[in-house]
Amino acid sequence: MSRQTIEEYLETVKTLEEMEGSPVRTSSLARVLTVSAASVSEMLQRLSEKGMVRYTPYSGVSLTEKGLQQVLKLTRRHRLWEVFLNRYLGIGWEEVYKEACNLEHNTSELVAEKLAQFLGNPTICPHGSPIPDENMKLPEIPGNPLADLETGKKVKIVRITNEINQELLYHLNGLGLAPGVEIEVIEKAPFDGTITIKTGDSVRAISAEVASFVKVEPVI
Amino acid sequence: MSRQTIEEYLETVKTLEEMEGSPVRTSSLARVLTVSAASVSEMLQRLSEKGMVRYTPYSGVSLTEKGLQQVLKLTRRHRLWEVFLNRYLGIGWEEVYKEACNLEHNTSELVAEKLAQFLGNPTICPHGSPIPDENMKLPEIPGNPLADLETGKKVKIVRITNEINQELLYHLNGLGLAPGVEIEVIEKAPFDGTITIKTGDSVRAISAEVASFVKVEPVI
DNA sequence: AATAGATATAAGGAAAACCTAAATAATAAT
DNA sequence: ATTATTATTTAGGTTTTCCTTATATCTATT
Repeated sequence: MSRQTIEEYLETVKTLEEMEGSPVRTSSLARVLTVSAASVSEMLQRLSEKGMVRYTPYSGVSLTEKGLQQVLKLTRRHRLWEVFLNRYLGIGWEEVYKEACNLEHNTSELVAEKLAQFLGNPTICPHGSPIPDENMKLPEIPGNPLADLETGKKVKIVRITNEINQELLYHLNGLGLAPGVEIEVIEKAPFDGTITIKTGDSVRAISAEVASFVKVEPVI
Repeated sequence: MSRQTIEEYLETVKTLEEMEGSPVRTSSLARVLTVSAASVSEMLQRLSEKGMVRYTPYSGVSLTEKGLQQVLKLTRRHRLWEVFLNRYLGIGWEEVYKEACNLEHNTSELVAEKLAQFLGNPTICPHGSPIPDENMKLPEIPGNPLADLETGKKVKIVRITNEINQELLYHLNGLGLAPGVEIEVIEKAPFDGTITIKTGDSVRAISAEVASFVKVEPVI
């Protein structure tokens, strides 16, 4: 299996561990990677032989320390490129994900560390997600889900937690909702959880599902 | 065949067309790519079907317009990254080639053009080689081979024409010879063409072969 | 304990990229 | 002009990667 493919499987395992809990099911991986469950099953055995994952047939898979380190290394490269693409090349925060995906697999240790230095060792990417440091430690990023907020609160968006879903990012960006933007919660519908918010002088509504991906912090 | 591999074949065809003339022989490609002649022969047929090269069995291969455009696009990306790596990340001119190779195949149109803009649309890479513009036109770069020079001339190094050979670049860099450096030709040995040059206050000798890769321009 | 749904295994296929050995064409030498 | 040499192609095959379908097996739920 090619390096690129291994890396994509590992990254997807990590993402799903965070989203759906560990261990990750074969079917989840098959769905996200759009391959058959049989392919996933086969690949997991190979990744297990390489010591990248702990794989228990019929139960699920989780990253080993070795696999985690590998993913963190890739995450670091990915998010450093995102910072560069956004800050220096002016590519929108809602567009940098895909571009960074292309670059991350072909970035050497030397380039990664020089890039980090050039960027001033940033701790968050344009989506507000933490960037592992050179020792692969993830910095703590404060913030709570917008969906959990009480009405009347003034907050600042600090992170969009689903950077893979470009549709979602375009939707949010179209509403003027991006990391750094200050908003106020006007109303929370009791039944479906739809949230009405004010940003600047315009009032907008977003679904509970979308709101669950938006993390905010109180404004003092 | 993978995109990466196609691209490497095409780039090698272009390089050899420049170094050894067109059409390029199967054996030259086999030597440079370190694969068997049979593999090259097979691949050339496939590239020919794709319209990237003109291939005449037993005679040789040359790039079509389509193939040339493809190579120029890659060259542009490659050299833009070299400028970035050298100028902003501080990676030595003698080291950027390999790193840029990794990145060039995974760079989108968007990133390439934004990068060019960010860098101020540079016309030469850190080796002094021309960078195709957004219309894939190569700028004219002045300069003559150091080997052709008369003694006593003061010149400036403008280009090292063999950026692939890292040994060569390290050798030159170790001698203090790099693009931009001013030198004076002290002596040319009549028999083997060895050239003695002065750079700053140190005197160095280089072989005719090495000198053939160094292009210089008169200093007024 | 039966059954539905999830998962694994078996068997195999397509594509890319390469190889060796044999055949053939082109070129150089006599 | 014929022969010898070298370059190149063709034929036949291998390996690797990643995927598939069909079938068997497991797990959880009723």
